[in-house]
Amino acid sequence: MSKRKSSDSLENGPKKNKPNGHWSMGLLAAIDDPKLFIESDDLIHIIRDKYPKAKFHYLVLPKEDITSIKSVTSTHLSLLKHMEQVALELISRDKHKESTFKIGYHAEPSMSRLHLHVISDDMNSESLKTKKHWNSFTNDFFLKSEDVIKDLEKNGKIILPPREVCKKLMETPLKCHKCDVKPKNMPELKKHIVTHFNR
DNA sequence: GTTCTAGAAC
DNA sequence: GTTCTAGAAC
Repeated sequence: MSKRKSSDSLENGPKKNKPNGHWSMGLLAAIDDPKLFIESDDLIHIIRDKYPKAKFHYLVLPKEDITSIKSVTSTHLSLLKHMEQVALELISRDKHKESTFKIGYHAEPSMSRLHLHVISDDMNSESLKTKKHWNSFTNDFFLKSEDVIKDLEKNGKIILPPREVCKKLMETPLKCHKCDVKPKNMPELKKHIVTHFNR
């Protein structure tokens, strides 16, 4: 009998794949949206995140049909390095001179097609609304690109936190990413973080 | 991933 | 009474 198929088919269930119109396919549509598209090269696309969680929030996606970080293997190492280089070049541009950035992957992404988040660390955006939004960029749910690449080089695969750990990370009480303040809810957090970039 | 909204929290 | 969070969405 045949072995189990790829992790992709496990994620999507044994019976059906996600239809193209499903929300989890939204990034593929975003590439074709002139409002979001920025540029491409031979291997990747750069787009704006449709719901930016900071002043600047971009996504770098491979043209190759890689569903998510869960299906990345050593064979993709040079591609991941390229994606990181593209991200570094992007943040070096003049319009980003005043910002610092984080570059990385979500441990448990919701949207299909592997995507590298390139996000300024102000975290000041109307689209940032929930605890899950906050935690997904400010704790270990956010896997830094350099760490993912190191992992792949050292271990031959990416060590992803188990589902239960991801769940815990999402439920982590709110904490400022720049100091020890622990706001009691999202509105307070959003009021607090702006104090870090007033000068 | 977002939207909507019931009911918890205040 | 209003604000806020969290779970359903066929």
